[in-house]
Amino acid sequence: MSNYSVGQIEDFAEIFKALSNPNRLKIFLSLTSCCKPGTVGVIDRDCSVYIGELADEVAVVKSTVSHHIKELKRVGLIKTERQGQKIACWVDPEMVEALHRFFKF
Amino acid sequence: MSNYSVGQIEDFAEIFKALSNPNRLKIFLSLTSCCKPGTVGVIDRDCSVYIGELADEVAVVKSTVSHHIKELKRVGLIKTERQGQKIACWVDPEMVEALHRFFKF
DNA sequence: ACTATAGTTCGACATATATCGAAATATAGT
DNA sequence: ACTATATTTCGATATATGTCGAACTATAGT
Repeated sequence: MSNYSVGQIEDFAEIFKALSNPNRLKIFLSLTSCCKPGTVGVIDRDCSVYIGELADEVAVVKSTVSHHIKELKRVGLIKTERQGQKIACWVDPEMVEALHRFFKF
Repeated sequence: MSNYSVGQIEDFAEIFKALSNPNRLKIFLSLTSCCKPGTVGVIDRDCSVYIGELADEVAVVKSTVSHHIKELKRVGLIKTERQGQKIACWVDPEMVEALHRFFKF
């Protein structure tokens, strides 16, 4: 059927679910937009955005952004780290690479 | 924020929603698995699967597969064509290409 | 200790989804 | 016309989701 196991297919389905909400997708793109080409594979925590900024950009309440961030994190698309009062968020380049390969035929 | 318009982001979100159900993703992969590398860009209707076969592969009832096919078609991921009693389904290689580019950073 | 700022958790609500089985429609062969 | 096969539509049901606002927690600065 394909070279992915049932478990892997379910994992990818979860990832696509995380990207299936327009606001969550905007958040994801907002985070990827600060990862320039060539930085794939390099964990670059300087290249990160705070939750409050995301709420402004996407125009939803902070509690909703928090919920979305949790979901993106749960499926492994992003990483977070507390920096003082704020939480820095950035995408995991390896996940993006995996998705890139997923659609390579 | 990113080089995609709000409309485009919403379209991609719809596509990811279509792929967010494990059974629908299995159907999609089942259809892509018969598109060998090099056939991208070529509309190859010989390379297609019927709905009854998909129901067997994915192990859900045919009415459910029909519903999933409709959804995959609605977002443009697949194409269908009646061939006698049966409906042939195949993926649109351009959509796969677009998704491949989406995750290119 | 107090205050301001940032983020999280909770409860509530409305809306969407996946699935099934039964009934309906379409096509092909006799 | 009848029958068998393939697919679609419909109705029902259970479950999941996105969003908000209010209350709560965490951190930093004074």
